[in-house]
Amino acid sequence: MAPSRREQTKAQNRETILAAARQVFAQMGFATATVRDIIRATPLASGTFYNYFKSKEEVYQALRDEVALAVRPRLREARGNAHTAEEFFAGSFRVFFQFVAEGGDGTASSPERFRMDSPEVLEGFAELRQDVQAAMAKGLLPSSDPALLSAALTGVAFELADRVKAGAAVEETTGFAVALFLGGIAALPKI
Amino acid sequence: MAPSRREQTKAQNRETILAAARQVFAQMGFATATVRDIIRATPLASGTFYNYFKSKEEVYQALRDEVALAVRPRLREARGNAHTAEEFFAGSFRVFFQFVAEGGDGTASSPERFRMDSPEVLEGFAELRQDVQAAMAKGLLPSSDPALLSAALTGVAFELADRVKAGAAVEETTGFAVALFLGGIAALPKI
Amino acid sequence: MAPSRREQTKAQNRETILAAARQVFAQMGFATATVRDIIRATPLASGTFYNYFKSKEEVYQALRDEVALAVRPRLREARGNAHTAEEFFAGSFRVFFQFVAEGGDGTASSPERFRMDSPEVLEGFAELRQDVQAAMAKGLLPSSDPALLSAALTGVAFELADRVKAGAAVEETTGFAVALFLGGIAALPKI
Amino acid sequence: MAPSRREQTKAQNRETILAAARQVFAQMGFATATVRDIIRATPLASGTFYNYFKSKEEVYQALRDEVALAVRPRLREARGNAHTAEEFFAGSFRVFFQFVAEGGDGTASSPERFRMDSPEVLEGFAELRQDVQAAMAKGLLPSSDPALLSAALTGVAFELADRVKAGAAVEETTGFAVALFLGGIAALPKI
DNA sequence: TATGAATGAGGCTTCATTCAT
DNA sequence: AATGAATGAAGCCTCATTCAT
Repeated sequence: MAPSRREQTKAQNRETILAAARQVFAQMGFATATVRDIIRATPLASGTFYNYFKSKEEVYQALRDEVALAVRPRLREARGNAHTAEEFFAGSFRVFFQFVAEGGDGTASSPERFRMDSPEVLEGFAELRQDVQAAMAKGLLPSSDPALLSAALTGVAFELADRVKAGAAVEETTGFAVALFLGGIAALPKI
Repeated sequence: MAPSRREQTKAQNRETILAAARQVFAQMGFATATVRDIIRATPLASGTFYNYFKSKEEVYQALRDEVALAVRPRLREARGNAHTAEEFFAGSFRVFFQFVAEGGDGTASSPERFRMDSPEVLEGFAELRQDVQAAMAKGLLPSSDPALLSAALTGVAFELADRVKAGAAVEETTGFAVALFLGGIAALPKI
Repeated sequence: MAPSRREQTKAQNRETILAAARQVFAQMGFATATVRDIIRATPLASGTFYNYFKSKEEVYQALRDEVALAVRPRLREARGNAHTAEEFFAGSFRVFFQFVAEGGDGTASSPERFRMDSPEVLEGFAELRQDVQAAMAKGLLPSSDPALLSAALTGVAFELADRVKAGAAVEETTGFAVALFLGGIAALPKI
Repeated sequence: MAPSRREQTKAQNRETILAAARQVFAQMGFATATVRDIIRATPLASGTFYNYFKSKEEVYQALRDEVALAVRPRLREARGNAHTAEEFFAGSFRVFFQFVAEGGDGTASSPERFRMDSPEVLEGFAELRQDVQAAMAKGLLPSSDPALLSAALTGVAFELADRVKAGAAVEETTGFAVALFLGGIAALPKI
């Protein structure tokens, strides 16, 4: 049975609000943005917002869930399928850069990065670190401090992602990051 | 708590406010912190705040200026004095990690990173890129994309700085970062 | 909870809403209660409320009408049938206390008294005063200020009704009130 | 030292708000009245309200405190000084009726009675009952159910107070109430 | 008629900023 | 300058009521 007209409108409104929120958060940052800002970016009435979300936090959470759901599985898969160090790095960076190139993170022109302390993002970091450790255990990567290596990977990923958002080509940026880490890990202090 | 009002000269009030703001912003983040919070951490009255700063934004700006003024010259100097690639990287990372280890960035336990879009910080990035380009020109570093390399350096620096704030040793973290980049640049695509 | 929607006829919806309103007003008081609270205590939808009542005020009014309709005739009858002062007082108080003991006023555990300014309640007061005057004219009660006497009767009735709600026995409370007024009227200033 | 101009204004503002609240509560009742209503009855800005009171409840509390402080001690004194039943009743009713005649209860034309459940009012009831019990113990009043007698006194007092507000003379109303209770207590069931 | 989402006025409160002292 | 109360715009949210289905 097809969804009724009412249900469609309802689903559309949710999307309308999420889209507005994505835009507003990207432009003003989460802390600065207000629920009113989100509503104003919408043809809806103020009360309608609260039919869908209890608070600004809740929309934000929904957005983060969306992003996390969209990208984390793809990253895990790319790393899980890697048989060489090169595949390990290339898979991760390529997926991530493609994702932001498509605007999937919704932060197109944002002065803000993701909040690093949301459960979803933290979980993504933990996954990265686990995968790094597993790769070291398998001999895919030389043994070194996995916490520092994941941090470095993260830092480079986010920072180069900005270059990608600014127009850098995904493949070249990926190539750069992969080369940097392939060369780098050989030289890292062993443990 | 700031020293008693009695012993304050006018000039000291500015410092009192800045110190309070530094602490308050570090604890609550810029958007959440209120001018009242800052004043409350001060023996001064609310009106007095506006004798020294036009707005909350302005104190924040002043703090960022302070930080930038404190660290940027030291970074430039470290890089300027480098005669080898290792010195170039080591100098930069060590200075930066020491700075955050000392709490110089005022964000000790903050949920917030620096805003990356402030003129001072952007200027710091531009300096890094210039220095990278100069180092490439001098043959200190192999020629590759200086924008990407500076971005990668920045990303690693900020991300490892979090580890340092979390207690990682400055020297070891520096060693890790230096090894990573020394190894990495050799492998980077030439241009 | 009201009976399932299926078994409702249109005419029953009105009763369903009134019953829910009675309960909700008794629990939360008129001002605190919301239409949503009333609807929630019902299997109906919010819009349906407005098919039966124009506003929250209107349900309240309907409830007061109901109460007035339920108790006022019984009070009039009790007083009309009185052949002695004792019957006059006893009839009135007993009926009233029985009524509240049965929860007929719908304010079982309410922090609120009736609003004394509703037309129905005011009309009830007027009736009392007429009956008092008639009783004085008939020689059933000694002549004194009928306005003050009705006010005193009203005050005692409402206040002792609270004791009844709190568990006092109807007969004993009635006995107390009757004795008080029987003794009292003999001593009242004549007019 | 005389209060500074600033302090005077401050004290005046508090009074302004209290006066407005008194008026607004009297006109609309506590539950219906909003903080905005109070502010609108004032030349002050909305924020100013919150410099003086944390909430509507708090102003209301302040008003009740005022009333309770004004009348309860006078009532206790009147009853405490009584050497006869007549003095006991006369003192109480006269003080109370004078108080409302002067508008001291701030409810001039209110559709609302005092909230009977505020700590101050409840305490006032408890005092009445204690005094009634003490008077019975001293033989000033015949022994009967003190709870019912205090309730009856309360009911008559409030109800006749309405007549006083409506213009009835204090002395005559007092006379009426005193006669009613003097006559009544003689007839009450003994315990 | 019943439904329940949409509406938007309006409630409460905070806070950056001004201004009289 | 320093003070701190006053200001009022603006934030968040609730709720009576309407209206498309």
